[in-house]
Amino acid sequence: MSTLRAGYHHGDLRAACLAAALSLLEEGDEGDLSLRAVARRAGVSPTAPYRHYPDKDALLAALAIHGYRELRAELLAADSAAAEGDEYVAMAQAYVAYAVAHPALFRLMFDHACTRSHPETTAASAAVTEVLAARVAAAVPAAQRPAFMIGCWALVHGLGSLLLNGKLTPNGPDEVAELTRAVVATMLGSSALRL
Amino acid sequence: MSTLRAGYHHGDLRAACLAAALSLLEEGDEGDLSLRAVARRAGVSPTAPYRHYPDKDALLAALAIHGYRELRAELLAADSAAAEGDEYVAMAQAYVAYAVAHPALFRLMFDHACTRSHPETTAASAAVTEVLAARVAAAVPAAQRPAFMIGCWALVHGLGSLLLNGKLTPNGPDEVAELTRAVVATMLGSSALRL
DNA sequence: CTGTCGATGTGTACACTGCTAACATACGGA
DNA sequence: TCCGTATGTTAGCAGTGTACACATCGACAG
Repeated sequence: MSTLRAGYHHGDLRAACLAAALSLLEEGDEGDLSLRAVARRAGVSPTAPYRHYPDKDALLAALAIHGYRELRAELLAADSAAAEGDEYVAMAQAYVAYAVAHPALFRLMFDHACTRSHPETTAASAAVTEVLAARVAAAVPAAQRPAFMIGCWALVHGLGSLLLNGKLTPNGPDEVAELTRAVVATMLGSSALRL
Repeated sequence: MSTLRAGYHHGDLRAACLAAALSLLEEGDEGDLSLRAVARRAGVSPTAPYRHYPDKDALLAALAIHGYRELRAELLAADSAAAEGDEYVAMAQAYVAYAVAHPALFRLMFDHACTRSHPETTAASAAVTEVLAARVAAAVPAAQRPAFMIGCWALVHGLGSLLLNGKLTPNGPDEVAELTRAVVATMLGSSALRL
């Protein structure tokens, strides 16, 4: 959706770089993304991306923002599609599934220095947590909300991280979903939640 | 404890590399550890470490193993020093405190590819989780043990990760400990646990 | 004591990376 | 039509991981 013209000018190299970087990430080339590889994939000289991103971290930050938005959308979808009383498990499964489905991007979103203290990235990240917070606010007494909300986030995030790093090794997405359900159900057994 | 002789041979370059790498990590030079920097710090030529480690990942794996052992020791210490009934919170605080105190090493231990599918590293990592598992086994009905154990691990690990990545921003170690206590207490409010 | 050999450290070299600076081209408005 | 600016290219630097050939040391055989 970008290379309409084949001339000297690319058309929309900014977006093309993002797309190229994303496809490289999805191929999971284990080891970090190279700016030059992105340029190659976009069919452009090694330094062309610098016209659109001040440095590599800026490109990575843009990728992370894309990821945050995608994750947020999946959380919202899972929440609204869930059966009554099943929203927590559904959102947890969506969160963990996203991590497992996009390991490199997920790591980038949460582990890379470029996503810290970068206003736009922070905002996109905050938008994700607001989805969680809204769900929590609907069912938890106000006094326990902050701790409960952080706890839920930490729980699913930790689950995602451990899965990504091979500390837990279920077979396939179905087992991931079942594991997530079991863990969330156990941890939220009663605690502050009134289901 | 290594450079006893100043001659051509170093004495114990293997250990010196580890020490140099650790000190570089603790200085938190944001951005990844360079093998050449390790060699420089050890006062040795850029390729000398290759006599003791087949490649960079091997050095990193050795560092990770060191970290796993240290973390395990701190968990055990926290567990045995804790007041009756306070073991969960104490161990959680120790886990999170370790992450916050050694951010670069913690990330290396859990986020780097070199720690996946590497037998010795896996073993050291498993030794950490066994400490958690033992504590869980002491207070949770057998049926819920696996899910509960994974849930506790995910909770503290997620908390550590989120803190390291700037998603939560408490001020100083005391607030970290208090945050951890509040979150763990809330999430373990009752659930499967009989305290 | 001497010679030899393996272990350990050095030097050089290559392909790759992020990034800068100087240059080339093409698009869009005057 | 022409020119300025946005966009892309090329050359080149410093730094990286790593392979290879070489140098040096320590220990042991005779």
